[in-house]
Amino acid sequence: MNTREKILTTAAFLFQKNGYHATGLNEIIKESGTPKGSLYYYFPNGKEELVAATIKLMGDKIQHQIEEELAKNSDPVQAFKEFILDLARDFNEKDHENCFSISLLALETVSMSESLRKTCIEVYDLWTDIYYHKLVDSGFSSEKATELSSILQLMIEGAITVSLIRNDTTMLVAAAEKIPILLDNN
Amino acid sequence: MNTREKILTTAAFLFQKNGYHATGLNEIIKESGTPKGSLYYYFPNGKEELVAATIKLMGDKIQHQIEEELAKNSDPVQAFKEFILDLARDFNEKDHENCFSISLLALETVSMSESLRKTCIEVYDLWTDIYYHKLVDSGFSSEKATELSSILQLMIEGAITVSLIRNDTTMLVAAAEKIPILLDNN
DNA sequence: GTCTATACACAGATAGAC
DNA sequence: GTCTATCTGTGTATAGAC
Repeated sequence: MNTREKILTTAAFLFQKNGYHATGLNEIIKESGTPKGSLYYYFPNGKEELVAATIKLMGDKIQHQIEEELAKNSDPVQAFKEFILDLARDFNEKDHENCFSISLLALETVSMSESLRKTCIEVYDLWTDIYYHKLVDSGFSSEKATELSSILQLMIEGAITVSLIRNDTTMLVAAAEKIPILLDNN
Repeated sequence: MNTREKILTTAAFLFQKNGYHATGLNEIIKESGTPKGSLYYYFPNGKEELVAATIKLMGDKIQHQIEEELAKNSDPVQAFKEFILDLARDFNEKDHENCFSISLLALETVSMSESLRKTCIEVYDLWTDIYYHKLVDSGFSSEKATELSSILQLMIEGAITVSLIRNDTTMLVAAAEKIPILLDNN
């Protein structure tokens, strides 16, 4: 793992866990064992450039995990249900390292930087598109799939957030149980 | 409005909008027009004590607004639907001053302070309880009401978050449209 | 490309006059 | 109770040796 990657993965972990403003550059360089000079060599525009890169990194990583998970079941109801239950299983890992959420970063950027906000929206769109295509491939109309993929995004987002705050996966499981009635009534 | 109230309402606005770490005490005293000495006179334990007080304040304020909104319709489906559509209407006000969300603060506190996290959970429980009682009063079983009130909480939370990030109320409206199938299938 | 020392600004907190 | 001056720590960012 090269220096750039070390900085990026450490930053991703800390930003996702503690948020943008609570994470210091000094903390990132200490934790990753890289000198400050390297950070500014690879990210000349400092903290904002670094966080933008981490948001994209997390977005891509999570995108691939979603694709993998959804591909396991051809039935969309089963696929989404299993996907969310899998999020619940991952949740218990230490420090929620695999947590599928950039909510904290996204909410922080809303009132901070228009360009970072757009970066977050692009990531969300990436994920929602996967849901959309899974639904279309399963026979849903384009219109229905558009609506439902957004609702799925919103429910998953909400369930992860509530789980993080309560430190309890009950709501992820409860959300998974609601998938059938959400997708069947169409 | 006395000095304490001025500090508290200004802090509540800034904390909710920008988050805990992005809001400086200097910004709060400047915006509220109160001297720093007063802030530490009323909140001797500084920033953490102040944010705890604002979380409770926002929790109570929002609690009363939820109660009012839900009381307008006796039919629970209609009540919750109108409630969420009302959130969408309020959303467009400047700086989202009436936004029914402490998500940003709650997510920030998760990795920061156990006692603040608990304060946030108490606020969420306050809101979920209102949903619960509305459902029970409408004839839902205690068991169903427990499950559904949490799902409602999660959906409202998710819809507001997505709306904030996208700066667009589409998802609040979409969530409101899903209320009938969420509550009817029981 | 790598590394350290340092600059500069601002944060939260405090002391003490009034 | 109110107000301001100030302390101390930390944050981001930079300069410049190697």
